[in-house]
Amino acid sequence: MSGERRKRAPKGFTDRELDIMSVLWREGSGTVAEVREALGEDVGYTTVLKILQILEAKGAVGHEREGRAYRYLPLVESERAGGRALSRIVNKIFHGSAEMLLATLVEGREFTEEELRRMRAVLDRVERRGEDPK
Amino acid sequence: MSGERRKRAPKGFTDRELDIMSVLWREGSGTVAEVREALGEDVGYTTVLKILQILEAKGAVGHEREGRAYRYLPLVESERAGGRALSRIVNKIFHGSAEMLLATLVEGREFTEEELRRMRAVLDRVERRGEDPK
DNA sequence: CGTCCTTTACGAAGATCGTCGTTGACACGG
DNA sequence: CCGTGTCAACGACGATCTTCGTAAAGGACG
Repeated sequence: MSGERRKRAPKGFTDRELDIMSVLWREGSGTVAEVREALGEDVGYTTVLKILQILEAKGAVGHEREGRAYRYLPLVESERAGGRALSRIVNKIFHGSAEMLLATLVEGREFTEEELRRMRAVLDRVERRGEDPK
Repeated sequence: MSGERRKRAPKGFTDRELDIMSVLWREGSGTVAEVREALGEDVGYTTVLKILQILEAKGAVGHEREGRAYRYLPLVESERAGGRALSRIVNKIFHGSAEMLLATLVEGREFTEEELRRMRAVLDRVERRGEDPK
């Protein structure tokens, strides 16, 4: 068959990779120095660069030139990565029960009235979606 | 002080470890052969044994004799492991927003009326907990 | 008793991860 | 033109993960 490229990203992120993706998702983009800064500078410059290069090889980020430096941008959306991570957890740890996951999520955490209202709204939306549409 | 046991489990589980913990949580316990069976037997017997020994070294499982074999039992609860994994995800991917996590969780997934009712009940419980109690 | 079978124990091979040191490219200020 | 500082590229090292091969222990059974 054609020498097609390996299918991308069935894989999740490692700890460090996730740290860095988190910065890019939050800030929108970043140079190596900016990412390192956001990380608190407790990792070496070359380490951050290396992980960004690995992420680029995985197809998770891209880069464009900016002056002498590269500006890295996330290519996978956080919702997508989050969905995969959640699927994994709900299946492996909560045996497919979204309710158990939700119960554990809210355990030992404080919520404002507003947050609860919006979470309820999320459930309302999915309910409406499920009912006979139209 | 006393030869206290190593502080347990600041660390999460790797992929394979999670596969195996998942079996133990679901079944309650298992011998090496049982766990391997549940995994579909696509991994070697010694591999399963090895991972169980690693998990035991980490304090995540224990074992007791049963005939000639060992029966392994989970020592950490799935809720505990799940809570840690969820914290990580909500912080790193959803920037602390439980609502966004919930929205992603229910995205592209079907729910019965019953499941939705129970998820709402979870939110009701947390709300009542927050209000002036008694 | 001797041979299988099941099971645990040991340890090594190969892969991946996270860390960095070093190098070389390049631009800017004098 | 030279020195200095910023930056990407490369490769190495040690740790951990995952997978087994192999050995040893102990019971089952003819």
